[in-house]
Amino acid sequence: MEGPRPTRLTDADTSGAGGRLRAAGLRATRPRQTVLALLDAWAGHHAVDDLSSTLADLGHRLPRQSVYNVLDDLVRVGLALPADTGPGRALYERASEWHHHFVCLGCGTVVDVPCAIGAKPCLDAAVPGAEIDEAQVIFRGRCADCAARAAVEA
Amino acid sequence: MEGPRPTRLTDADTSGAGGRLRAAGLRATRPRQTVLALLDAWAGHHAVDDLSSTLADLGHRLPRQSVYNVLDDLVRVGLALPADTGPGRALYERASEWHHHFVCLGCGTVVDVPCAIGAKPCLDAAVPGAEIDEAQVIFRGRCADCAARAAVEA
DNA sequence: TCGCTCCTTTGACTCCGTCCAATCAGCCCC
DNA sequence: GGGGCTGATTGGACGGAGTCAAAGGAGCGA
Repeated sequence: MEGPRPTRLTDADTSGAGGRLRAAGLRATRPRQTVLALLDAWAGHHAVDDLSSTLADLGHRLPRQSVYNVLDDLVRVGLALPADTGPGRALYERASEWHHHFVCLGCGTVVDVPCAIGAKPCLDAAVPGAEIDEAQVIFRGRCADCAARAAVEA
Repeated sequence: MEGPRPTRLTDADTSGAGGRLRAAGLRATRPRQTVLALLDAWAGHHAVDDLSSTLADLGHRLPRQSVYNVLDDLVRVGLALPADTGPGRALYERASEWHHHFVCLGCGTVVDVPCAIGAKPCLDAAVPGAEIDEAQVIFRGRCADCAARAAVEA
């Protein structure tokens, strides 16, 4: 699920991102373009520091604070999604169809789980008077690799 | 949902907790007894620092680190539950039937949502080869109060 | 009651996220 | 094509949450 770390971001990547930013009502600044291009090129779920250090390795140095700002904006306009995996560092991924996450308790891997409905809220809750915006499901357990390893050790 | 903060913990409270600790296979130490008694007496979802400061106010001063240790043990043996409400500070609650949580985006209130199944895992995920231990649902939206306030302001 | 073992406590440390203020740049309008 | 406004970026500093390690203390079986 974790895509390969991209080795470069081309001008075409970032300029393409610029159009999507303007279409979403955001100014097409360089930090936003590079972060959005990186999310597009790098499948999976990434922490802020991972994004920041990867951008630095690719020659697009960006302060941590800027990555936070950009991600907040991208999430606000729907171009990125916070990947809810419970307490701990926040993870982000590129926007796609509404889905859930499986977290491996052994190795920490995060895997997308398709949502049967595909739109939120996909479940309903009996909370009188409340407006439910979304229902996020976090599955926990052992991934295939960790389950196999546990079976061998047992 | 947030219960009233208890004003005292009696010896009966803590000694009763002692029996449950031993039954669960844990030594009945004073920190564990007081934390467990507090969770019993204080309904709702509480952060580590809230528990620590409340214990201090009740005359049972306990270092933050000890609260962490105790809660880890209580969760391990099933006497307490981590209340999953997404990134941020971890919340704990006393053990009860398996359920989910509704988080108000306006005021941050956390409300228990009964699970239709009542046991985990209550949902299944299509993750090939993986063993699913639990499926935790986090509902987000606006509670009745915040929804009413938003309607008035609109 | 003794002594082993596990638990508690203390202090420091790391990491994540936020706040603030000054500087910079995108983009609208002329 | 250029000027200026407005919003974005940047850097430093701060606070909170959680973790680590080691020494002292308490529970509980013998």
